Amino acid sequence: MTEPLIAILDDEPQIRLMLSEALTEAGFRTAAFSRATEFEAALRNSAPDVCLVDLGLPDRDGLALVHRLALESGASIIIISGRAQVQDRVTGLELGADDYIIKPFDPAEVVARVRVRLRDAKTRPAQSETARFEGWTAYFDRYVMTSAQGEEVSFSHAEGEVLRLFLHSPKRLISRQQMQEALGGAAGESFDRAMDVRISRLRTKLKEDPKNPRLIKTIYGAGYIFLGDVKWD
Amino acid sequence: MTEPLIAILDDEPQIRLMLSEALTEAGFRTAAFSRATEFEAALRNSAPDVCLVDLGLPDRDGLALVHRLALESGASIIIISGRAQVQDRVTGLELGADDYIIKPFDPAEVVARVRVRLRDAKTRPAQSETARFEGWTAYFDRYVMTSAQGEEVSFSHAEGEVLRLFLHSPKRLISRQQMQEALGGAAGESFDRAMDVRISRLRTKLKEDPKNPRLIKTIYGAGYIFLGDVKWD
DNA sequence: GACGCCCGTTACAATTCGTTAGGATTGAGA
DNA sequence: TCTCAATCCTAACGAATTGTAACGGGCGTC
Repeated sequence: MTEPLIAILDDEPQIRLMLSEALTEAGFRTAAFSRATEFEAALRNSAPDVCLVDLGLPDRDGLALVHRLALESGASIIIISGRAQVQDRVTGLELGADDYIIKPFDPAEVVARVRVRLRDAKTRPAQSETARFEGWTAYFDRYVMTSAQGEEVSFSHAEGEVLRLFLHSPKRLISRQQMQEALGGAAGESFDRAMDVRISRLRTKLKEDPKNPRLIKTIYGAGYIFLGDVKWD
Repeated sequence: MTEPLIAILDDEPQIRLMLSEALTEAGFRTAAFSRATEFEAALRNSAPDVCLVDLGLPDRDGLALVHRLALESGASIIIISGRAQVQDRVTGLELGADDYIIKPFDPAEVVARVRVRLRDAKTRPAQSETARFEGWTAYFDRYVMTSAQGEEVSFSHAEGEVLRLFLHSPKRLISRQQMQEALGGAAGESFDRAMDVRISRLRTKLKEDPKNPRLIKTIYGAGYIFLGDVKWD
Protein backbone atom coordinates (compact mmCIF):
# COMPACT_ATOMS: atom_id res chain seq x y z
CA MET A 1 0.00 0.00 0.00
CA THR A 2 1.64 3.19 -1.19
CA GLU A 3 1.08 6.64 0.18
CA PRO A 4 -2.10 8.43 -0.90
CA LEU A 5 -1.79 10.52 -4.03
CA ILE A 6 -2.99 14.11 -3.94
CA ALA A 7 -3.55 15.92 -7.22
CA ILE A 8 -3.21 19.69 -7.33
CA LEU A 9 -4.68 21.78 -10.09
CA ASP A 10 -3.94 25.49 -9.88
CA ASP A 11 -2.56 27.97 -12.35
CA GLU A 12 -0.53 29.96 -9.82
CA PRO A 13 2.95 28.46 -9.46
CA GLN A 14 3.54 29.65 -5.91
CA ILE A 15 0.32 28.04 -4.73
CA ARG A 16 1.18 24.75 -6.40
CA LEU A 17 4.53 24.89 -4.68
CA MET A 18 3.14 25.74 -1.28
CA LEU A 19 0.62 22.91 -1.42
CA SER A 20 3.08 20.39 -2.80
CA GLU A 21 5.56 21.13 -0.07
CA ALA A 22 3.05 20.98 2.74
CA LEU A 23 1.49 17.77 1.48
CA THR A 24 4.81 16.08 0.77
CA GLU A 25 6.00 16.93 4.22
CA ALA A 26 2.82 15.41 5.60
CA GLY A 27 3.77 12.15 3.90
CA PHE A 28 1.63 12.21 0.75
CA ARG A 29 2.60 11.85 -2.84
CA THR A 30 1.61 14.84 -4.94
CA ALA A 31 1.10 15.63 -8.60
CA ALA A 32 0.64 19.26 -9.57
CA PHE A 33 -0.82 20.65 -12.78
CA SER A 34 -1.39 24.12 -14.08
CA ARG A 35 -3.91 23.27 -16.78
CA ALA A 36 -7.03 21.20 -16.84
CA THR A 37 -5.97 19.41 -20.00
CA GLU A 38 -2.71 18.17 -18.47
CA PHE A 39 -4.60 17.18 -15.38
CA GLU A 40 -7.15 15.16 -17.31
CA ALA A 41 -4.44 13.46 -19.32
CA ALA A 42 -2.69 12.42 -16.13
CA LEU A 43 -5.94 11.13 -14.67
CA ARG A 44 -6.08 8.44 -17.29
CA ASN A 45 -2.97 6.81 -15.92
CA SER A 46 -3.14 7.34 -12.21
CA ALA A 47 -6.07 7.70 -9.86
CA PRO A 48 -5.50 10.33 -7.17
CA ASP A 49 -7.19 9.89 -3.82
CA VAL A 50 -7.92 13.58 -3.35
CA CYS A 51 -8.04 16.37 -5.92
CA LEU A 52 -7.39 19.98 -4.96
CA VAL A 53 -8.92 22.08 -7.71
CA ASP A 54 -8.74 25.81 -8.23
CA LEU A 55 -11.83 27.17 -9.93
CA GLY A 56 -10.12 30.06 -11.63
CA LEU A 57 -8.56 28.12 -14.45
CA PRO A 58 -7.58 29.71 -17.71
CA ASP A 59 -8.47 26.84 -20.00
CA ARG A 60 -11.61 25.27 -18.60
CA ASP A 61 -14.72 25.95 -16.61
CA GLY A 62 -13.69 24.79 -13.17
CA LEU A 63 -17.16 23.87 -11.95
CA ALA A 64 -17.86 21.68 -14.93
CA LEU A 65 -14.60 19.89 -14.30
CA VAL A 66 -15.51 19.37 -10.66
CA HIS A 67 -18.84 17.94 -11.64
CA ARG A 68 -17.32 15.49 -14.06
CA LEU A 69 -14.69 14.46 -11.56
CA ALA A 70 -17.30 13.88 -8.90
CA LEU A 71 -19.33 11.65 -11.16
CA GLU A 72 -16.57 9.72 -12.86
CA SER A 73 -13.65 9.48 -10.52
CA GLY A 74 -13.69 7.93 -7.11
CA ALA A 75 -11.58 10.72 -5.68
CA SER A 76 -12.60 13.23 -3.05
CA ILE A 77 -12.63 16.77 -4.39
CA ILE A 78 -11.64 19.89 -2.53
CA ILE A 79 -12.22 23.20 -4.26
CA ILE A 80 -9.76 25.96 -3.60
CA SER A 81 -11.00 29.30 -4.75
CA GLY A 82 -10.52 32.99 -4.46
CA ARG A 83 -14.21 33.55 -5.00
CA ALA A 84 -15.67 34.10 -1.59
CA GLN A 85 -19.36 34.44 -2.40
CA VAL A 86 -21.58 32.11 -0.46
CA GLN A 87 -23.43 31.19 -3.61
CA ASP A 88 -20.20 30.01 -5.23
CA ARG A 89 -19.49 27.76 -2.32
CA VAL A 90 -23.00 26.35 -2.29
CA THR A 91 -22.96 25.48 -5.96
CA GLY A 92 -19.45 24.06 -5.72
CA LEU A 93 -20.51 21.74 -2.93
CA GLU A 94 -23.72 20.82 -4.70
CA LEU A 95 -21.87 19.86 -7.85
CA GLY A 96 -19.98 17.20 -5.96
CA ALA A 97 -17.10 18.84 -4.12
CA ASP A 98 -16.45 17.48 -0.64
CA ASP A 99 -14.98 20.68 0.73
CA TYR A 100 -14.39 24.28 -0.28
CA ILE A 101 -11.41 26.29 0.91
CA ILE A 102 -11.09 30.00 0.34
CA LYS A 103 -7.89 31.78 -0.55
CA PRO A 104 -5.84 32.87 1.20
CA PHE A 105 -5.48 29.68 3.18
CA ASP A 106 -3.05 28.14 5.61
CA PRO A 107 -1.33 25.00 4.27
CA ALA A 108 -1.74 23.29 7.63
CA GLU A 109 -5.50 23.55 7.34
CA VAL A 110 -5.45 22.17 3.82
CA VAL A 111 -3.43 19.20 5.03
CA ALA A 112 -5.91 18.63 7.85
CA ARG A 113 -8.85 18.77 5.47
CA VAL A 114 -7.15 16.39 3.05
CA ARG A 115 -6.63 13.97 5.92
CA VAL A 116 -10.32 14.10 6.77
CA ARG A 117 -11.23 13.20 3.21
CA LEU A 118 -8.82 10.27 3.22
CA ARG A 119 -10.22 9.09 6.52
CA ASP A 120 -13.70 8.98 5.00
CA ALA A 121 -12.62 7.49 1.74
CA LYS A 122 -11.25 4.40 3.45
CA THR A 123 -14.75 3.16 4.00
CA ARG A 124 -16.19 4.40 0.76
CA PRO A 125 -16.70 1.86 -1.99
CA ALA A 126 -14.89 2.57 -5.19
CA GLN A 127 -16.88 2.39 -8.34
CA SER A 128 -16.48 -0.99 -9.77
CA GLU A 129 -18.46 -3.86 -11.09
CA THR A 130 -17.22 -6.51 -8.70
CA ALA A 131 -17.80 -6.80 -5.01
CA ARG A 132 -16.89 -9.40 -2.41
CA PHE A 133 -18.96 -10.09 0.66
CA GLU A 134 -19.07 -12.98 3.08
CA GLY A 135 -17.46 -15.41 0.71
CA TRP A 136 -19.51 -14.32 -2.26
CA THR A 137 -18.18 -12.47 -5.26
CA ALA A 138 -20.68 -10.56 -7.36
CA TYR A 139 -19.87 -9.63 -10.95
CA PHE A 140 -22.42 -7.02 -11.89
CA ASP A 141 -21.28 -6.76 -15.47
CA ARG A 142 -21.96 -10.46 -15.95
CA TYR A 143 -25.01 -10.80 -13.72
CA VAL A 144 -23.35 -13.64 -11.87
CA MET A 145 -22.07 -14.30 -8.41
CA THR A 146 -20.02 -17.12 -6.99
CA SER A 147 -20.52 -18.52 -3.54
CA ALA A 148 -17.86 -19.42 -1.02
CA GLN A 149 -18.11 -23.00 -2.27
CA GLY A 150 -17.40 -21.87 -5.80
CA GLU A 151 -20.94 -22.36 -6.97
CA GLU A 152 -22.06 -19.99 -9.67
CA VAL A 153 -25.41 -18.30 -9.31
CA SER A 154 -26.81 -15.91 -11.85
CA PHE A 155 -29.08 -13.05 -10.97
CA SER A 156 -31.39 -10.90 -13.00
CA HIS A 157 -31.24 -7.19 -13.62
CA ALA A 158 -33.87 -6.39 -11.01
CA GLU A 159 -32.15 -8.57 -8.43
CA GLY A 160 -28.85 -6.94 -9.26
CA GLU A 161 -30.28 -3.50 -8.60
CA VAL A 162 -31.30 -4.52 -5.11
CA LEU A 163 -28.02 -6.26 -4.44
CA ARG A 164 -26.02 -3.28 -5.64
CA LEU A 165 -28.00 -0.96 -3.41
CA PHE A 166 -27.32 -3.16 -0.42
CA LEU A 167 -23.63 -3.53 -1.19
CA HIS A 168 -23.22 0.21 -1.49
CA SER A 169 -24.71 0.81 1.93
CA PRO A 170 -23.84 -2.16 4.08
CA LYS A 171 -24.75 -2.30 7.76
CA ARG A 172 -27.07 0.60 7.31
CA LEU A 173 -30.81 0.75 7.43
CA ILE A 174 -32.37 1.25 4.03
CA SER A 175 -35.94 2.37 4.33
CA ARG A 176 -38.57 1.11 1.97
CA GLN A 177 -38.96 4.60 0.64
CA GLN A 178 -35.26 4.95 -0.09
CA MET A 179 -35.32 1.63 -1.81
CA GLN A 180 -38.28 2.50 -3.95
CA GLU A 181 -36.66 5.72 -5.03
CA ALA A 182 -33.40 3.98 -5.80
CA LEU A 183 -35.10 1.25 -7.76
CA GLY A 184 -37.20 3.66 -9.75
CA GLY A 185 -40.56 2.55 -8.52
CA ALA A 186 -43.22 5.21 -8.36
CA ALA A 187 -44.01 5.49 -4.69
CA GLY A 188 -47.39 4.81 -3.22
CA GLU A 189 -48.41 2.27 -5.80
CA SER A 190 -48.48 -1.40 -5.24
CA PHE A 191 -44.84 -1.48 -6.21
CA ASP A 192 -43.95 -1.99 -2.59
CA ARG A 193 -45.05 -5.59 -2.85
CA ALA A 194 -42.83 -6.02 -5.87
CA MET A 195 -39.91 -4.89 -3.77
CA ASP A 196 -40.62 -7.56 -1.21
CA VAL A 197 -40.63 -10.12 -3.94
CA ARG A 198 -37.35 -8.92 -5.38
CA ILE A 199 -35.78 -9.20 -1.97
CA SER A 200 -37.32 -12.57 -1.38
CA ARG A 201 -35.85 -13.86 -4.63
CA LEU A 202 -32.48 -12.40 -3.85
CA ARG A 203 -32.54 -14.05 -0.46
CA THR A 204 -33.25 -17.37 -2.05
CA LYS A 205 -30.27 -17.01 -4.38
CA LEU A 206 -28.06 -16.04 -1.47
CA LYS A 207 -29.14 -19.26 0.27
CA GLU A 208 -30.56 -17.38 3.18
CA ASP A 209 -32.39 -19.29 5.86
CA PRO A 210 -35.92 -17.88 5.68
CA LYS A 211 -36.40 -18.13 9.42
CA ASN A 212 -33.12 -16.55 10.25
CA PRO A 213 -31.61 -14.49 7.46
CA ARG A 214 -27.99 -13.55 8.11
CA LEU A 215 -27.33 -11.10 5.32
CA ILE A 216 -30.56 -9.28 4.54
CA LYS A 217 -32.48 -8.48 7.68
CA THR A 218 -35.93 -7.01 7.86
CA ILE A 219 -36.62 -4.23 10.29
CA TYR A 220 -40.32 -4.36 10.89
CA GLY A 221 -41.93 -1.03 10.12
CA ALA A 222 -38.69 0.53 8.93
CA GLY A 223 -36.91 -1.20 6.09
CA TYR A 224 -34.01 -3.53 5.43
CA ILE A 225 -30.42 -3.78 6.49
CA PHE A 226 -27.58 -5.64 4.79
CA LEU A 227 -25.11 -7.18 7.19
CA GLY A 228 -21.78 -8.48 6.10
CA ASP A 229 -18.57 -6.76 5.17
CA VAL A 230 -18.28 -5.59 1.60
CA LYS A 231 -15.22 -4.90 -0.46
CA TRP A 232 -15.43 -3.41 -3.90
CA ASP A 233 -12.56 -4.15 -6.24
CA MET B 1 -38.95 8.96 10.21
CA THR B 2 -37.59 9.36 6.77
CA GLU B 3 -35.95 12.77 6.65
CA PRO B 4 -32.41 13.04 7.99
CA LEU B 5 -32.08 14.31 11.53
CA ILE B 6 -29.67 17.16 12.22
CA ALA B 7 -28.65 17.85 15.81
CA ILE B 8 -27.63 21.36 16.78
CA LEU B 9 -25.62 22.10 19.90
CA ASP B 10 -25.00 25.78 20.57
CA ASP B 11 -25.50 27.93 23.61
CA GLU B 12 -26.58 31.02 21.70
CA PRO B 13 -30.35 30.97 21.14
CA GLN B 14 -30.32 33.08 18.00
CA ILE B 15 -27.83 30.75 16.34
CA ARG B 16 -29.87 27.72 17.26
CA LEU B 17 -32.89 29.41 15.78
CA MET B 18 -31.14 30.46 12.61
CA LEU B 19 -29.81 26.98 11.98
CA SER B 20 -33.05 25.26 12.86
CA GLU B 21 -35.00 27.44 10.49
CA ALA B 22 -32.60 27.07 7.62
CA LEU B 23 -32.34 23.31 8.02
CA THR B 24 -36.05 22.79 8.49
CA GLU B 25 -36.74 24.80 5.40
CA ALA B 26 -34.27 22.61 3.55
CA GLY B 27 -36.39 19.62 4.50
CA PHE B 28 -34.49 18.17 7.44
CA ARG B 29 -35.65 17.35 10.90
CA THR B 30 -33.74 19.22 13.57
CA ALA B 31 -33.14 18.91 17.29
CA ALA B 32 -31.45 21.81 19.04
CA PHE B 33 -29.73 21.79 22.43
CA SER B 34 -28.04 24.45 24.48
CA ARG B 35 -26.10 22.17 26.78
CA ALA B 36 -23.92 19.16 26.23
CA THR B 37 -25.65 17.17 28.94
CA GLU B 38 -29.07 17.52 27.31
CA PHE B 39 -27.53 16.69 24.00
CA GLU B 40 -25.91 13.53 25.27
CA ALA B 41 -29.09 12.42 26.98
CA ALA B 42 -30.97 12.79 23.72
CA LEU B 43 -28.26 10.94 21.83
CA ARG B 44 -28.93 7.77 23.73
CA ASN B 45 -32.25 7.36 22.09
CA SER B 46 -32.13 8.98 18.71
CA ALA B 47 -29.23 8.90 16.34
CA PRO B 48 -28.79 12.09 14.35
CA ASP B 49 -27.24 11.88 10.91
CA VAL B 50 -25.24 15.07 11.29
CA CYS B 51 -24.25 16.97 14.43
CA LEU B 52 -23.52 20.68 14.35
CA VAL B 53 -21.46 21.43 17.44
CA ASP B 54 -20.32 24.75 18.80
CA LEU B 55 -17.02 24.48 20.63
CA GLY B 56 -17.67 27.30 23.07
CA LEU B 57 -19.95 25.47 25.41
CA PRO B 58 -20.42 26.48 29.01
CA ASP B 59 -20.73 23.04 30.50
CA ARG B 60 -18.27 20.84 28.66
CA ASP B 61 -15.05 20.83 26.75
CA GLY B 62 -16.28 20.95 23.21
CA LEU B 63 -13.33 19.18 21.64
CA ALA B 64 -13.59 16.25 24.02
CA LEU B 65 -17.24 15.93 23.13
CA VAL B 66 -16.41 15.97 19.44
CA HIS B 67 -13.84 13.26 19.92
CA ARG B 68 -16.24 11.04 21.79
CA LEU B 69 -18.96 11.61 19.21
CA ALA B 70 -16.61 10.74 16.40
CA LEU B 71 -15.65 7.48 18.03
CA GLU B 72 -19.00 6.36 19.35
CA SER B 73 -21.69 7.73 17.11
CA GLY B 74 -22.04 7.09 13.45
CA ALA B 75 -22.96 10.69 12.76
CA SER B 76 -21.00 13.17 10.73
CA ILE B 77 -19.75 16.05 12.83
CA ILE B 78 -19.47 19.66 11.77
CA ILE B 79 -17.83 22.04 14.18
CA ILE B 80 -19.12 25.59 14.27
CA SER B 81 -16.82 27.91 16.09
CA GLY B 82 -15.94 31.49 16.66
CA ARG B 83 -12.32 30.57 17.15
CA ALA B 84 -10.61 31.35 13.91
CA GLN B 85 -7.07 30.16 14.63
CA VAL B 86 -5.74 27.69 12.12
CA GLN B 87 -4.49 25.47 14.90
CA ASP B 88 -8.01 25.19 16.34
CA ARG B 89 -9.34 24.05 13.01
CA VAL B 90 -6.56 21.52 12.52
CA THR B 91 -7.07 19.92 15.90
CA GLY B 92 -10.83 19.94 15.49
CA LEU B 93 -10.55 18.09 12.21
CA GLU B 94 -7.96 15.70 13.59
CA LEU B 95 -10.16 14.78 16.50
CA GLY B 96 -12.78 13.48 14.16
CA ALA B 97 -14.83 16.40 12.86
CA ASP B 98 -15.77 16.18 9.20
CA ASP B 99 -15.93 19.91 8.63
CA TYR B 100 -15.26 23.15 10.45
CA ILE B 101 -17.27 26.30 9.87
CA ILE B 102 -16.28 29.65 11.29
CA LYS B 103 -18.67 32.20 12.72
CA PRO B 104 -20.13 34.32 11.37
CA PHE B 105 -21.51 32.00 8.73
CA ASP B 106 -24.21 32.02 6.13
CA PRO B 107 -27.00 29.48 6.81
CA ALA B 108 -27.09 28.56 3.13
CA GLU B 109 -23.51 27.40 3.30
CA VAL B 110 -24.19 25.36 6.41
CA VAL B 111 -27.08 23.67 4.65
CA ALA B 112 -24.86 22.92 1.66
CA ARG B 113 -22.16 21.44 3.87
CA VAL B 114 -24.69 19.34 5.75
CA ARG B 115 -25.91 18.00 2.42
CA VAL B 116 -22.38 17.01 1.46
CA ARG B 117 -22.01 15.04 4.68
CA LEU B 118 -25.27 13.24 4.09
CA ARG B 119 -24.25 12.44 0.55
CA ASP B 120 -21.07 10.79 1.83
CA ALA B 121 -22.74 9.04 4.70
CA LYS B 122 -24.98 7.08 2.37
CA THR B 123 -22.07 5.02 1.23
CA ARG B 124 -20.39 4.69 4.58
CA PRO B 125 -21.07 1.58 6.60
CA ALA B 126 -22.40 2.21 10.05
CA GLN B 127 -20.13 1.10 12.79
CA SER B 128 -21.30 -2.00 14.54
CA GLU B 129 -22.80 -1.56 17.94
CA THR B 130 -22.20 -4.29 20.47
CA ALA B 131 -22.45 -4.53 24.21
CA ARG B 132 -21.50 -7.23 26.70
CA PHE B 133 -23.32 -7.84 29.94
CA GLU B 134 -23.42 -10.79 32.31
CA GLY B 135 -22.22 -13.27 29.76
CA TRP B 136 -24.47 -11.97 27.03
CA THR B 137 -23.26 -10.15 23.95
CA ALA B 138 -25.79 -8.01 22.13
CA TYR B 139 -25.19 -7.12 18.50
CA PHE B 140 -27.60 -4.30 17.83
CA ASP B 141 -26.85 -4.04 14.16
CA ARG B 142 -27.75 -7.68 13.69
CA TYR B 143 -30.65 -7.78 16.12
CA VAL B 144 -29.09 -10.77 17.77
CA MET B 145 -27.56 -11.60 21.11
CA THR B 146 -25.63 -14.60 22.28
CA SER B 147 -25.90 -16.03 25.75
CA ALA B 148 -23.10 -17.18 27.98
CA GLN B 149 -23.76 -20.70 26.71
CA GLY B 150 -23.29 -19.54 23.15
CA GLU B 151 -26.95 -19.74 22.29
CA GLU B 152 -28.10 -17.22 19.74
CA VAL B 153 -31.28 -15.30 20.43
CA SER B 154 -32.70 -12.77 18.03
CA PHE B 155 -34.66 -9.77 19.16
CA SER B 156 -36.99 -7.45 17.34
CA HIS B 157 -36.59 -3.76 16.73
CA ALA B 158 -38.90 -2.79 19.59
CA GLU B 159 -37.16 -5.12 22.00
CA GLY B 160 -33.81 -3.76 20.90
CA GLU B 161 -34.88 -0.23 21.74
CA VAL B 162 -35.65 -1.25 25.29
CA LEU B 163 -32.48 -3.25 25.67
CA ARG B 164 -30.38 -0.41 24.31
CA LEU B 165 -31.95 1.99 26.76
CA PHE B 166 -31.17 -0.30 29.66
CA LEU B 167 -27.61 -0.94 28.56
CA HIS B 168 -26.93 2.76 28.24
CA SER B 169 -28.03 3.39 31.80
CA PRO B 170 -27.18 0.33 33.86
CA LYS B 171 -27.74 0.26 37.58
CA ARG B 172 -29.83 3.37 37.38
CA LEU B 173 -33.51 3.81 37.84
CA ILE B 174 -35.35 4.45 34.62
CA SER B 175 -38.78 5.86 35.25
CA ARG B 176 -41.71 4.85 33.14
CA GLN B 177 -41.97 8.37 31.87
CA GLN B 178 -38.34 8.43 30.77
CA MET B 179 -38.85 5.17 29.04
CA GLN B 180 -41.96 6.33 27.26
CA GLU B 181 -40.22 9.40 25.99
CA ALA B 182 -37.23 7.40 24.92
CA LEU B 183 -39.30 4.83 23.09
CA GLY B 184 -41.35 7.42 21.31
CA GLY B 185 -44.67 6.63 22.91
CA ALA B 186 -47.12 9.45 23.41
CA ALA B 187 -47.33 9.78 27.15
CA GLY B 188 -50.48 9.31 29.14
CA GLU B 189 -52.13 6.98 26.68
CA SER B 190 -52.41 3.31 27.06
CA PHE B 191 -48.92 3.01 25.67
CA ASP B 192 -47.65 2.25 29.15
CA ARG B 193 -49.12 -1.20 28.90
CA ALA B 194 -47.29 -1.72 25.65
CA MET B 195 -44.09 -0.90 27.44
CA ASP B 196 -44.75 -3.56 30.02
CA VAL B 197 -45.22 -6.05 27.28
CA ARG B 198 -42.00 -5.09 25.56
CA ILE B 199 -40.15 -5.58 28.78
CA SER B 200 -41.92 -8.82 29.45
CA ARG B 201 -40.89 -10.15 26.09
CA LEU B 202 -37.34 -9.01 26.57
CA ARG B 203 -37.21 -10.73 29.95
CA THR B 204 -38.35 -13.94 28.35
CA LYS B 205 -35.56 -13.77 25.77
CA LEU B 206 -33.04 -13.03 28.49
CA LYS B 207 -34.20 -16.20 30.28
CA GLU B 208 -35.19 -14.26 33.35
CA ASP B 209 -36.95 -16.08 36.15
CA PRO B 210 -40.34 -14.33 36.35
CA LYS B 211 -40.45 -14.67 40.08
CA ASN B 212 -36.97 -13.43 40.62
CA PRO B 213 -35.58 -11.36 37.76
CA ARG B 214 -31.86 -10.81 38.01
CA LEU B 215 -31.25 -8.32 35.24
CA ILE B 216 -34.36 -6.22 34.79
CA LYS B 217 -35.87 -5.35 38.15
CA THR B 218 -39.18 -3.66 38.62
CA ILE B 219 -39.31 -0.85 41.12
CA TYR B 220 -42.91 -0.77 42.15
CA GLY B 221 -44.44 2.64 41.55
CA ALA B 222 -41.26 4.07 40.09
CA GLY B 223 -39.88 2.29 37.06
CA TYR B 224 -37.23 -0.24 36.14
CA ILE B 225 -33.59 -0.77 36.84
CA PHE B 226 -31.10 -2.81 34.89
CA LEU B 227 -28.60 -4.61 37.07
CA GLY B 228 -25.47 -6.10 35.64
CA ASP B 229 -22.22 -4.70 34.39
CA VAL B 230 -22.20 -3.43 30.84
CA LYS B 231 -19.32 -2.93 28.49
CA TRP B 232 -19.81 -1.28 25.14
CA ASP B 233 -17.34 -2.08 22.39
C1' DG C 1 -46.15 -20.26 -32.69
C1' DA C 2 -43.98 -22.61 -28.82
C1' DC C 3 -40.96 -22.19 -25.32
C1' DG C 4 -38.39 -20.05 -21.65
C1' DC C 5 -37.16 -16.29 -18.75
C1' DC C 6 -37.97 -12.08 -16.25
C1' DC C 7 -40.67 -9.76 -13.14
C1' DG C 8 -44.84 -7.44 -11.39
C1' DT C 9 -49.28 -8.87 -9.27
C1' DT C 10 -52.13 -11.43 -6.32
C1' DA C 11 -53.41 -14.09 -2.46
C1' DC C 12 -52.60 -16.07 1.52
C1' DA C 13 -49.31 -17.38 5.37
C1' DA C 14 -46.25 -15.70 8.92
C1' DT C 15 -44.43 -12.23 11.92
C1' DT C 16 -44.44 -8.12 14.74
C1' DC C 17 -46.22 -5.56 18.24
C1' DG C 18 -49.82 -2.74 20.43
C1' DT C 19 -54.15 -3.65 22.99
C1' DT C 20 -57.04 -6.02 26.11
C1' DA C 21 -58.18 -8.51 30.05
C1' DG C 22 -57.66 -11.11 33.93
C1' DG C 23 -54.68 -12.59 37.42
C1' DA C 24 -50.58 -11.77 40.50
C1' DT C 25 -47.91 -8.67 43.31
C1' DT C 26 -47.00 -4.74 46.17
C1' DG C 27 -47.47 -1.74 49.95
C1' DA C 28 -50.32 1.62 52.59
C1' DG C 29 -53.56 1.79 56.09
C1' DA C 30 -56.74 -0.36 59.30
C1' DT D 1 -51.85 -9.35 60.19
C1' DC D 2 -55.56 -8.41 56.99
C1' DT D 3 -57.76 -5.68 53.33
C1' DC D 4 -57.81 -3.36 49.28
C1' DA D 5 -56.58 -0.41 45.66
C1' DA D 6 -52.86 0.58 42.81
C1' DT D 7 -49.60 -1.36 40.06
C1' DC D 8 -47.51 -4.78 37.26
C1' DC D 9 -47.21 -9.30 34.45
C1' DT D 10 -48.38 -11.84 30.61
C1' DA D 11 -51.44 -14.91 27.70
C1' DA D 12 -54.34 -14.08 24.03
C1' DC D 13 -56.14 -11.38 20.34
C1' DG D 14 -56.02 -8.65 16.20
C1' DA D 15 -54.40 -4.97 13.01
C1' DA D 16 -50.59 -3.85 10.36
C1' DT D 17 -46.67 -5.36 8.06
C1' DT D 18 -43.86 -8.60 5.61
C1' DG D 19 -42.75 -13.33 3.20
C1' DT D 20 -43.40 -16.10 -0.65
C1' DA D 21 -45.77 -19.49 -3.74
C1' DA D 22 -48.40 -19.23 -7.69
C1' DC D 23 -50.05 -16.84 -11.67
C1' DG D 24 -49.72 -14.33 -15.89
C1' DG D 25 -48.27 -10.74 -19.16
C1' DG D 26 -44.27 -9.12 -21.83
C1' DC D 27 -40.38 -10.11 -24.47
C1' DG D 28 -36.69 -12.51 -26.86
C1' DT D 29 -35.21 -16.95 -29.19
C1' DC D 30 -35.54 -20.78 -32.03
